[in-house]
Amino acid sequence: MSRELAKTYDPKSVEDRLYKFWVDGGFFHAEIDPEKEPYTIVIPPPNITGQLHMGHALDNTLQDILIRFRRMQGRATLWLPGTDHASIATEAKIVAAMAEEGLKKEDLGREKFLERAWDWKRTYGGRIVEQLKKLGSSCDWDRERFTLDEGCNKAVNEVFVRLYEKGLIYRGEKIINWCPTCLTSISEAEVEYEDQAGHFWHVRYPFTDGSGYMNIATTRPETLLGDTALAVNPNDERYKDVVGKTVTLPLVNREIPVIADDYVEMDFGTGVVKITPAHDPNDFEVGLRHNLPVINVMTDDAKITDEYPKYAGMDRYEARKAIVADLEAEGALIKVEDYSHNVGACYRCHTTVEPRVSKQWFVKMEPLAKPAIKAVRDGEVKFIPERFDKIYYNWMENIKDWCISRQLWWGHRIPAWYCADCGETIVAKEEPTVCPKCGCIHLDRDEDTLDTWFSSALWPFSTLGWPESTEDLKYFYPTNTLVTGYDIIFFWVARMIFSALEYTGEVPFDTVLIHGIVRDAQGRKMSKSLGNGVDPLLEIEKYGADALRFSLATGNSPGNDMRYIPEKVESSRNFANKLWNASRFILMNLPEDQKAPYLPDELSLEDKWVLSKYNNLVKDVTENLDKFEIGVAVQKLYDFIWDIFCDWYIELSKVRLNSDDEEAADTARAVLVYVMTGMLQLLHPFMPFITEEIWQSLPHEGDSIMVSKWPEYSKELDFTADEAEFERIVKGIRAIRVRRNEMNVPPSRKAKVIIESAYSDTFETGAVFFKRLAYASEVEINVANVDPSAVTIITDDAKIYMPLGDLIDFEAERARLNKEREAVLKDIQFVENKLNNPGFVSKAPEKVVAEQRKNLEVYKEKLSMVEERLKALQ
RNA sequence: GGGAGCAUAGCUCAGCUGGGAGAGCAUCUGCCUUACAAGCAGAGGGUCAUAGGUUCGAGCCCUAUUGUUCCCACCA
Repeated sequence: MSRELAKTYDPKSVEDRLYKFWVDGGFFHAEIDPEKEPYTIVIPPPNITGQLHMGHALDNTLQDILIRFRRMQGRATLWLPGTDHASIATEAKIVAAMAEEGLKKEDLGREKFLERAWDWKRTYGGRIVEQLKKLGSSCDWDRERFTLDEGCNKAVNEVFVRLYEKGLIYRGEKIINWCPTCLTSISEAEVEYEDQAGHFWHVRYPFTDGSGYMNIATTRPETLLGDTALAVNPNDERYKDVVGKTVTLPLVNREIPVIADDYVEMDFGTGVVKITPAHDPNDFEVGLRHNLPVINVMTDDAKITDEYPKYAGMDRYEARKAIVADLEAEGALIKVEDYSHNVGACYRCHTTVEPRVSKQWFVKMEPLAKPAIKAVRDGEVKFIPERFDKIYYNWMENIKDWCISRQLWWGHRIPAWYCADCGETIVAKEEPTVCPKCGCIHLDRDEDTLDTWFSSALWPFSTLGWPESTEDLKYFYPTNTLVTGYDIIFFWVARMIFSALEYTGEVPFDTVLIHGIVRDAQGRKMSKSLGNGVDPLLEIEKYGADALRFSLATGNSPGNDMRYIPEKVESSRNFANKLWNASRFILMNLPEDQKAPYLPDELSLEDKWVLSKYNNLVKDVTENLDKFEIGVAVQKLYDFIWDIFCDWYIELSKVRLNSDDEEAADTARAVLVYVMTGMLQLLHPFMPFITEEIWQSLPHEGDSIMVSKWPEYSKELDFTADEAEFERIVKGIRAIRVRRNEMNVPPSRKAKVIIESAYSDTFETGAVFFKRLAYASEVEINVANVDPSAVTIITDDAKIYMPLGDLIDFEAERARLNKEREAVLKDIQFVENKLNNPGFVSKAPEKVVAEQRKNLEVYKEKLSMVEERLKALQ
């Protein structure tokens, strides 16, 4: 590869090429290797209907960081990708497309419809996968799966049959949440409750015997058609005598009883509730307790049935208006109040759900939830951050049976058959040919499919081959880390945990890394309706995938939402460019035959300084990543690379690179390459493309940085003392810069620098750096008879003079020194207060006390220098 | 009704198991110093929401309050 690099980093010319290089090289592919420890992540499969949004970008960036980190550490790393068939969303898309052609599902029939759906999947299902690749995701594409593929279907059937045989799956007539738009049942978890402004209609129901009225208040007058009772609280004195009487339902003229049930709150509304078992979950329960008839008054799409000719065909809201009007006309409407209440909506289409009684399949949850709770309590599965434990417990402990059947065609069809003759239900993995009970051959398969989440719940093991005991399953399962947003803990994470425990006997993963959602710059949720979504692909186009990834990782802390701020991506882009230019500098100075990175024998003080800091960086970043502190790791990398390496070390290295001492220059080059290479490796998980591109240009061993060995903290690089020593020089240079800036001395105006210090050797070594980085014309150390008109700079360990005769203002100089004296005195006071506090000295750790003693010494030394100088200026 | 998160520089956010408050952006000053103006060298700017408490010591731990966001819950 050429050593000539362009002046600014151009992601577009790099990313696709490198991604192909990685795929072709097989670097993403996971191999079973008994010598290695596996590390597995299964992707939260994005919907095939989806387009990559910022949530995906964040989720997958985090996963890729972890995967690349572990891969470089030498683990046998598998990131298993795939997509979700998303039954409701996909079916809705196809139905909508058909509607444009004037077609309905029924026109096509099941088979043709599914053909169309698969066609659609083949056309658009790969879109999001391609988008994941743009982000740099290092998934093992050889193992890509789909929640509706054959293997997943096998797993689904296996599970269904097993649970059925155990009595944990049953079919029953219960009240469920029905979406009148999607035309299917949905589970509790799929209902989103929101406050809606509505009304409280007060209606009177006359006693059948003509002895007066019962006044009720309702938010849903249209369900009156299906009322089968009125209920009061058994302890309500007001209504003691009416229990057992009957009332006549207005408009319908049906006679219904007044019953007593604890469910009714005495002090709410009128204390009388109309009971509509067919259209309210609570009323349904009451109905069961009192053997009330269940009268369904609505069709699939929430229109009034033909049973009520006057309202037949009206939708819920039209019917509501008509019924209210009729009640009013009849004189049964007492009053109308404004009232805001919680209404459930379908999480997919946001239509208000209609509770409905129907025959559905359910999973009995309690026996499954128990071990799942225990697994988290026992720490077998850990949530990061921990606080999500509570949310998980709360949900699991109050969980209701899971309605799993959907009145859709796109999905895993329920493996149940019904005998046309004897009515026997047969649940089997393979299609039965005869009824085991009566032997007839008329078997009809259940028309319904399963909740998408039923197959997602099996994802961590179905994708590895379960129920077969495959090599992959044995090696890569249980997986390690699951990375996902807190918004799908209930839908997915919880269900994976209980499913895995039930079917594989093991937890599906040991750690769940939870992240927040990506909001817009104003902190609003990104949404289609608001139109405030930021398209990650456009951002990649504009700034590069690395910049996007880096800014998503920056400042990200587990479980917390983050805002997407364009300036942040820009600064990440700038950071990438900074790194790029640092590499240009190194390459520019490298001879053609430079060896692969190595550590030279003879190191200079500044080499040890940078190596020591680098060594600590390696330790920190590794530890941070081990603890999933990704945002912290990113910050440390940024600081080291920009500040320590670029702004300091590269500048320091120029002294030797520009000198005649070839040996010294070689050492500098070697250290530059060594640290640069290590930095690139540490940064690689965050910015895979640019690090690979630079790494390939630098002398290197191996085929790709992504399979190079992750740097490790090394005793050999522990130069703590040398680091501290060189820090004196850094401090001196900084102090001079500050002073010159204060005095507005332009860089072109060089000045002699005289240093007075106990560390004369150090400053002797540092002289060249003062010349280069502190605009010194020459440097003298510990000389006598300093020109009293020189500007003085006092650091913790040195007194520095700069003869800038014509620029100095003695008055100002004295004032400044006095200010400095005040400051040091304050410091001394502060430390002395501490050290004079017996509580501090006796109770604080020795290390802390010693540190303060040391500080006191340094301050006192500084004070004496300041005072000495003040005296000289008198 | 129950529970959780957040409140730190003008803005967006870090701050790991308590030891003299940090970054990026923005602002101001000076620099085209041959890796980089997407840059370099500096500066200013914070009663860490409020009030108590624990501690030798609190941004960090405890209690209460205020504001804000979210989750859960059948109040018709």
